[in-house]
Amino acid sequence: MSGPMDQRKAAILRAVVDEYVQSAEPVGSSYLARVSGIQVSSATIRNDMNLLEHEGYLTQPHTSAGRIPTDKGYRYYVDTFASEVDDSDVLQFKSVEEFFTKAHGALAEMFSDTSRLLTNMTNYAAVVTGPSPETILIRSVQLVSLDSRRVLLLMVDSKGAVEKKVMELANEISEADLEKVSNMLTRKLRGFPLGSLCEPESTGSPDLDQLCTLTVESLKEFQGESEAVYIEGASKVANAFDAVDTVRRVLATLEQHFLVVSLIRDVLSKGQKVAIGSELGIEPLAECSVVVSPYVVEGEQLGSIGLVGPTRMNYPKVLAAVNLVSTGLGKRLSEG
Amino acid sequence: MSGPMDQRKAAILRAVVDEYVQSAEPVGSSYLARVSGIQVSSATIRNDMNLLEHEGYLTQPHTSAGRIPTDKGYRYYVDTFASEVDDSDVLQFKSVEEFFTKAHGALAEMFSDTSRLLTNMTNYAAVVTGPSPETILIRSVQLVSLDSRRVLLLMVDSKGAVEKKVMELANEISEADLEKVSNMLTRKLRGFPLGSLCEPESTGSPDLDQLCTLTVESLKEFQGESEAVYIEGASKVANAFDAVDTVRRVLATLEQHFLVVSLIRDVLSKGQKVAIGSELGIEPLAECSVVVSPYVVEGEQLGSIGLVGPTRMNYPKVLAAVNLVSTGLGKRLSEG
DNA sequence: CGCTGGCACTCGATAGAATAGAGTGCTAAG
DNA sequence: CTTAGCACTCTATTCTATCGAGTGCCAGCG
Repeated sequence: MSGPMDQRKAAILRAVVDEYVQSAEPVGSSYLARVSGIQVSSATIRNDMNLLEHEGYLTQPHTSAGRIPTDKGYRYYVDTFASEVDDSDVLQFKSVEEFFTKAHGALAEMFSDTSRLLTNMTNYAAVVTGPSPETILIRSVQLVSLDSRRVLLLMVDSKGAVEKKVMELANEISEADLEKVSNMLTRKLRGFPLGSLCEPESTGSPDLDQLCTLTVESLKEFQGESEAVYIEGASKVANAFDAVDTVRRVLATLEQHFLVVSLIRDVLSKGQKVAIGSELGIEPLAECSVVVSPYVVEGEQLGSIGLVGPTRMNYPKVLAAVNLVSTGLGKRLSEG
Repeated sequence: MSGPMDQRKAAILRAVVDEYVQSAEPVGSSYLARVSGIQVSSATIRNDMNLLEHEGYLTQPHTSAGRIPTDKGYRYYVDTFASEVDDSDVLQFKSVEEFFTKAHGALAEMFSDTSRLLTNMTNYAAVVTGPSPETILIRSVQLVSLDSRRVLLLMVDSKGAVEKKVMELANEISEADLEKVSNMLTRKLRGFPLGSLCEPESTGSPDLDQLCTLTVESLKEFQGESEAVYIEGASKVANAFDAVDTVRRVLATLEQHFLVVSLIRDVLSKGQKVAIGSELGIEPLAECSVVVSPYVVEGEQLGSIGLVGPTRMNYPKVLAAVNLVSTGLGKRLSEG
């Protein structure tokens, strides 16, 4: 299938992608000969385009139309050209820095604001995933009495985020005992990740033991909840496609957060930053691409940010944006 | 403009709405004469339709097409007929009850699950707003030391919800002082709504005073954050319209949460449950209707639920669903 | 051997004309 | 007040013709 990719063919492929991304119209050979700066005749370009089509990089919507890139074509483009700098974003760099120096507030806000930043920068739908449960360490555990039978469990994690849950007790427990258990659990569990909590040893009192068990159970439940996803700019999907049906399918898929999360995880686990169309392996997203990047806090990959747009996407710009924002977010979170 | 609305004209208007809601096609007089059960000839229906058009209840997309309802037509329909029971939803009643007996977890989850329930029942986008700030009372205030200069503010409200915020301090403050301030503020502020917090009197120590002021400031900030909105089923908008442009406009508007919140508030403040098209006063939502209902907890209107769909909406069904879910949610929250 | 101009061919997109038929408004009669 | 009848309007559909962008291929040229 894949024949040799000489320099001119690569340049043509590149030009087709650039042009098609911008115009959404199939690109013809004579247009390229005029505009792209490739110094050969349209006939020569035609020949190469023909080869590129047979090699699977380009396709024709119908005979006697121009060419549009295939997923494979986009893939080659991304792998080959996207690393080259897109200096049109130098301007944005300032505003991103500014955003992160001004940003404050709870983690949740931070993430949703970041998501909004991304979607505004790129005009695609943005996804930010919170820290994955394995990386969250317990900092403190507190039990607050609400009324005789109900206790509020508060957990502060290593990032300063707070999780809470109301627990119903079988027996009444005194404030003093609550405090005792709070202190005990904080001492025992501080520094442990939510993922691997073991049962604390017995305290001697069955009532207190029961409370401890219940608390640890509840703490474990925080694991799921903390896997938060912040999706902003879903409406941008409606800009990207003109088939209302495609829009519906994509939006419905984005609403299934777990799908989006595992999608992003899959991409990252392959060491990729970009997944294109069919590579996503999700039928309703066949016309979409995803660009992701993890953010790193104190050397650890805490979570990730990403963009979902049409395969016909401005990859250099989007990659630049994602990289910029992920390092910004990482830095900002490292500061505390 | 509005001439007398005799019974037959009302029946015709009703039939037009019912038919158009279902088919999305303009409704003609002969079709109604055949199907609607109105026992007059098509010519008579035609005459009445003509009147209805001149009175502003119906309109024609073009001469020699059937009629479709105007916003005013929908309004009359809703005011006149929507109170009649829609027993097609008796079935759903069971599943709603079931939902609320099974539902548990934090408030936030409760709300977003409720939103999802609504969107699934109706196939329109659902909105659930959390308790409005005026109804939230402070139950307790706690300050937790994170490190020398940073303090975590935790507030538990009367519904057991917790808000948190990290505060940066100008000066170091001892754990003992933190505790003192925590206790003092809890004592002073317990039972007050977030909306109306006054400055506590001086403690004597400037450092502590500063901390108090900062804390009260931060508490006030919770007001905005607690006005949470849970919108689910945005993708359903893409089912409702076939102009991708309309979809885009509507989605973009839904993403501006504050707009949606104030929209719902406006509708409720007029004592309405339904707002139709132009009544919304929001240009991009000109083709949308909103159906809302407050939910009542212990005699108080805490927040509201609503649906956003096309004006061409199944009002009886949607009203039934909204009423059902809002009472269900109210009951569920009253239980604790 | 690779590039190019030339050319026949394909096929979607656009425009125009003709037709069908759904639906109307009006009128005159019951 | 209702209705049958009818002329009229206007969209949607179909068909045809035409246009032209773009292709593939070939023969010639450096």
